[in-house]
Amino acid sequence: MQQSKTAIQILKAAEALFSEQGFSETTMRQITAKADVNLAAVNYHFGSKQGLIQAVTEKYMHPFCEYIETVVAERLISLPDRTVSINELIEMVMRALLHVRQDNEHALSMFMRLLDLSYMKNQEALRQYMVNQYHAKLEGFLALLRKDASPMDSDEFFWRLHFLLGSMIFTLSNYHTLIALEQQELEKTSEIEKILHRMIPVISAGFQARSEQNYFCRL
Amino acid sequence: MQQSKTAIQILKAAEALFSEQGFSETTMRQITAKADVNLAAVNYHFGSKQGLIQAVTEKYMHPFCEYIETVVAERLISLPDRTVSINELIEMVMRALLHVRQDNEHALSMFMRLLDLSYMKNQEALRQYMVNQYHAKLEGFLALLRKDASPMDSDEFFWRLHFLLGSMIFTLSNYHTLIALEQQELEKTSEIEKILHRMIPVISAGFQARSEQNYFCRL
Amino acid sequence: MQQSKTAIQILKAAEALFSEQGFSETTMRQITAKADVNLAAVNYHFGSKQGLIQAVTEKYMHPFCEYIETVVAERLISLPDRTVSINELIEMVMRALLHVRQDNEHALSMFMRLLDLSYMKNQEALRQYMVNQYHAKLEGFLALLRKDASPMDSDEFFWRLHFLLGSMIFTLSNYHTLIALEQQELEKTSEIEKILHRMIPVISAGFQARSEQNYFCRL
Amino acid sequence: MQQSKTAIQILKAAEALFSEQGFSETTMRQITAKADVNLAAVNYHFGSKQGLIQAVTEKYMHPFCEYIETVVAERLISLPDRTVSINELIEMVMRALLHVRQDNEHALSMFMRLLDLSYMKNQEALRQYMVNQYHAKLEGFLALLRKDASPMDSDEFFWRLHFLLGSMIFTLSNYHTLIALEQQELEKTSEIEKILHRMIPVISAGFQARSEQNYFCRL
DNA sequence: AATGAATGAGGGTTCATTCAT
DNA sequence: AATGAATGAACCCTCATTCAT
Repeated sequence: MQQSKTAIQILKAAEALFSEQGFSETTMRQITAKADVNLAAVNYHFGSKQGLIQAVTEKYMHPFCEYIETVVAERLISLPDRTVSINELIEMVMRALLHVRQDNEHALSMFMRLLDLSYMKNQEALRQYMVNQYHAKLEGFLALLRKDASPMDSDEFFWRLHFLLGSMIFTLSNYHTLIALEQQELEKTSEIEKILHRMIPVISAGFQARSEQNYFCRL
Repeated sequence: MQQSKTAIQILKAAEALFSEQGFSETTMRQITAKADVNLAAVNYHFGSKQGLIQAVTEKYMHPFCEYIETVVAERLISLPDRTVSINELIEMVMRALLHVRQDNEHALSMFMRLLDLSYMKNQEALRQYMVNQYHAKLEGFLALLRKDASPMDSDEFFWRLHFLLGSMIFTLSNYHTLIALEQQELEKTSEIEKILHRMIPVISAGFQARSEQNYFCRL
Repeated sequence: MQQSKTAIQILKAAEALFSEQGFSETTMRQITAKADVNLAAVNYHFGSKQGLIQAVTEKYMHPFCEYIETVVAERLISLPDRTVSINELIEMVMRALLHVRQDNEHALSMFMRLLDLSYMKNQEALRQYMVNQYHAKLEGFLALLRKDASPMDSDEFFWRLHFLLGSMIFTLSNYHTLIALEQQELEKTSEIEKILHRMIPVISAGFQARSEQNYFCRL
Repeated sequence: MQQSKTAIQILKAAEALFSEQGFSETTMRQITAKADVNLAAVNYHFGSKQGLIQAVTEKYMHPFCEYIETVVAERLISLPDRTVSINELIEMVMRALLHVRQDNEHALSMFMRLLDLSYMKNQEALRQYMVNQYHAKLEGFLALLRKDASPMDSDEFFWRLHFLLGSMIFTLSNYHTLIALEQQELEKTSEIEKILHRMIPVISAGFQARSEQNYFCRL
């Protein structure tokens, strides 16, 4: 087997804890206690805490980007003449997220928390690493998105992309808290599929909104 | 004076550091070093690190909520018969943000990072505190928002609210990083006012988007 | 007071342990336990274990070199015409050693262990630091020693210097063990003054020995 | 073959590392990595790290003592009437050192570092082991040395022996550093044979030096 | 004969906090 | 009102060693 049972237990425990508490708030002792393995096992299998974080990064970033790249390529080959709508593109992302999630309920929160971390000011190294590693695979997707958003300036596109990325990152990284709040306030529980689906029209509309002018006299 | 010079220096230093690094990544030593005060001063003036965080919470939450409450009340009195559009409501929020920002460039990032923190699973105490303290002042605003979004189910409203809250929290808490990225990619720098303004149509459109049906057969 | 009581206790405990066990074999926990202070006190007062080692380095190297420099200068002023014999020079060193020892029975062992450490292959940083810091003060002494050893080649001088430095470093850094051995074998105990005195003719004779020729046909 | 290929690789790697870094500074991981064998191999072949150290001890101590014992015996048989000069005795030691060195450039440094270790205060077990194991073989040699040094007191002999042992141990255990220093300062490199030869007159003269009297009034 | 996996003990360091002044 | 000194707890990591195969 490629990964030992212990390594898998560690990953599983780490993902759950990272998902709920974030990375730096999660200690090696918590991870190894939850995984029911020796404290030194993390360093044995992953070299360091940072190595563990990188392992989970790759575990989710790789298939996510791979999925996006593949699906974009397939779409362009099968229907080369038809334009790709924003809705279609966003659906691709949602399907990619479901794809990396597989059967691990903490996968998406942790994945999103990782993206969140990468935008921290003092995490330039992580940011650069992710750009180097994965930017190429996402280029095709971004180009299509940019094309659909053509009437927009580059800076408008930049900010809208991050507004909507923020929606995803915030709601999915805090998924468990929000589910609990929803339960408490509305006595209702949404499955993650439903949440992702709800995001589609909101993000799509946000992207296509007509930008306002003359903001200086407004605010 | 109500607050000693030392306390003010601490607050200023803490806000900058919290804004850039987050709360738990910021140490008392960093804060007191930057503020050029004694290490024990934070505990002396604020009781604990948590006390300091609570102090900055109140410093920004209070005027923010006060502003929203006031402006909503004024609007309802002056034009009681006219409905309040979503755009108008969102603009209120943006003006409230500019109002709490005042002259402190780190204020908004830190404020948003605080909201972010309050959605962490293990921060129920903070969450509860904020609800108890400020929910009443925001009730009027939320009622207006809910009214405009009337054709929506309660759960749809809940999630959209958080999608769009996520946009705000993510982009504003990582404001400095995003500015740097924009500078690097586009050789352009947006002032915070412009960013807030850009958010208005995106959030507004997101709120008003027509929700899709039959999602199960789509994803 | 310049150094707090705790810092002094730490230094005293550290010197004893370093003297008996060497530096890397001595743990912070041993030091703080012996000094009866908190584990974190070393880092508070000296920054790190390395900082503590540097502190003891300076505590002994500084007065030692200062002493040598002063005594050499005085000697040259008071009797400028008389040559300085090797015996006299070596006696200066021995007196300098007694001077740094003062009332601390571990001082000399530790001092010598430090010199020993500085010749380790992977301690180039320490070596360079000591050269930069103290070479100037010892230059005068070395010049006099070199002058007396004039019929020698530079490389012969280099090696003899280290042969005799080795005598000092080995016997003084292992002082306590050797005393114990002497006691055990001969039922006799030498005070450190006597040992230093014994070294004088041996080192002196070693320095002045007539070097052999034609070693290739001998060994 | 008596020793497996793996065991030989381990010994070779360990000797190099022990020679350069000392024993406790050298880790099992460093050894097994350099030897390109499994981490557990050391414990498998030598029982423990201490067992490995004991193995290299015996590898060098045994032939060294054997050599000395043999050569002393041969000398006494072939020329029973002629006294053995100190110079001759010291040359024996040097030839014994060259004999154990064979073709391994790290052998002598490591051997000397071992002797150094055995004088550490907390290494009484090692010290006792070496005395038990090898004292008998060196008795003859020491007796001859003692006879030549007859006008000396026993304690004087004890200390001079260690002064000169210190010369050897220090210069040979730090052989690589000293070679580098010589190269750097004098642009010259001495082979080990030359260094050993240089030691002969120095040690010899040290042993035969006339001891000084009345030291109390001098220092 | 040999090894990948795993472990318990202990390493130095850093944290927020408290105490005595 | 303020601070230098000191602390207990916890941090990540590395060590030599052992176990199951």
